[in-house]
Amino acid sequence: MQELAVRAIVRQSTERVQAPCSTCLVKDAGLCSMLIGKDRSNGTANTLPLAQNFAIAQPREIICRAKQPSEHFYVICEGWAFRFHRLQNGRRHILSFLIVGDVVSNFSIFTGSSEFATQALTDVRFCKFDRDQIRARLLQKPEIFEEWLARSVVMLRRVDRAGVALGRLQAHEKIAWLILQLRDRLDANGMINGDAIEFPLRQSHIADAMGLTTVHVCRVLNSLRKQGVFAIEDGVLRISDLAVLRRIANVM
Amino acid sequence: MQELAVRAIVRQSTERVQAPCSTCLVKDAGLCSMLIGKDRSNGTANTLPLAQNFAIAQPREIICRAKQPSEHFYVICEGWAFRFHRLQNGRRHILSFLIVGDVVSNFSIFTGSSEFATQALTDVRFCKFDRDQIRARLLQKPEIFEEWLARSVVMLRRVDRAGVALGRLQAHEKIAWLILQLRDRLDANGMINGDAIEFPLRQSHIADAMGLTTVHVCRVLNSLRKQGVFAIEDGVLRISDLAVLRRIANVM
DNA sequence: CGCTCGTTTGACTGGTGTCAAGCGCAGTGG
DNA sequence: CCACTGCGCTTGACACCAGTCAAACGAGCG
Repeated sequence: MQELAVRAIVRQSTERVQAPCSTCLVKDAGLCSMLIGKDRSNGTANTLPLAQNFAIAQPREIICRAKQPSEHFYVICEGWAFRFHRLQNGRRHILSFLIVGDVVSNFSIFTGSSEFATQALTDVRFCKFDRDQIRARLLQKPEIFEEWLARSVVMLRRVDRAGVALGRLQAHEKIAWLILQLRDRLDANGMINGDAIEFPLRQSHIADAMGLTTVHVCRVLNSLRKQGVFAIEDGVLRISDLAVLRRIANVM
Repeated sequence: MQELAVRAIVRQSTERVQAPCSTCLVKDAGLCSMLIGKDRSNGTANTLPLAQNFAIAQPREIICRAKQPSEHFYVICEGWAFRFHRLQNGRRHILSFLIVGDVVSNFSIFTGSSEFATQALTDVRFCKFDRDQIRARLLQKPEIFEEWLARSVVMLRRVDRAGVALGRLQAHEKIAWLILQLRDRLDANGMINGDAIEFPLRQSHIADAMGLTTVHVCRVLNSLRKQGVFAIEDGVLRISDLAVLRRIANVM
């Protein structure tokens, strides 16, 4: 346990030296570019780049606890995470997955805490901004506010759609829908090159996100693989027939 | 069909004459009080009450279509409505229910349209504000922005929780959860007097909201009634044992 | 080597869905 | 006044999707 903490600190400081954003996949899209001084050229006191503070989380590490006040605002720079809720009977429900460029809790800028916890799925590198600074910047600069708003809308729509999937799809449709949704998000970030897609979800994550059991997820995945739709192996997703995948998922 | 339209117009104009907000249950809470000039006393050009435009929808009438641009922003004054999505195979999923004081699509102020349609469940009286006016007011007055934000947060949390319920609860827990959630929202508006609660949902609405079939909802409702938890009859909900209801729903 | 973790498979169970029929009620039209 | 219709609720018989339980396997790791 202590060993993990030490390693995290070491890697954290390493990353900080390397000016991580320069190689970021989404540095020109979204909030970050607006916050960290892409427009430094015409900078005034109001548009100084915000202070960044990088950190790394190990797999299974809690990045943000439920209902705990925090002065930070997190953006995922690298890796996967997920928001989840643990029920009283021990069951888990995964509310959503977060990938590069995603914000850990959009509204926490204003509420100061988030309703549900966020956990790292892989090694996650993320950027902490100061909550108060961000809020001030958001309210000062309309284009940043718009960007934040657009993200909130996308987020809400995503959660709504997940509700439809949970409520009215069959197991194989649910799984196809989840895979497709994640594929399209990765694609939008330019994170798909060739047919092998890095895909760190375990069957238990798929199960907990779509309201199924791991045993049944296993059966359905095998069936879909045998049908030649897609296959997940060793953390790699290969979609053999995107059209069929879309057809299965697009009952919605 | 024409008859319906005529009746709607008649009632609409009637209501307009009656200065409807004076009797509103939630006039002192939420957005409305800030928008329609409770603070007219110290009013400047910026704080003039916004133009209101009342309308009535019949049961089953679509209040707001999916993905259709609108210059309006709706607040429910009276009655029940719901957001829903119709799948390709004809199935319906109900995303959320709207009651007095609820806003039809919180983000439509900025996006100009909403992803999903909203339909009247009962006779619904609602207030249309002008989208551009509201947006301007929101950005000018921090306390209105805060209020709007608080609603957005509540809304998002509600959708998230619905996801947990859909994903990880059993049928009887789902139904108990829905009933309890609605009860608590009505209660927060002071709309519960005595043990008979007006409750216009049909079994099909419960089914479509919680991902079940009407047949199974019927069975579960009867079982819960026989257990003495609650009963729905003729549009009236009677909760006989609130503690047990909470216990069933609070697996979450 | 033994441990844990994730996957896989089989046998069996059970919670929900499906199908079908009947009931009561309100509206509608002859 | 009476059929006729549509809608929502109820019930029973049955089917099936997905859950449960259990065991085995391989990979990684101390």
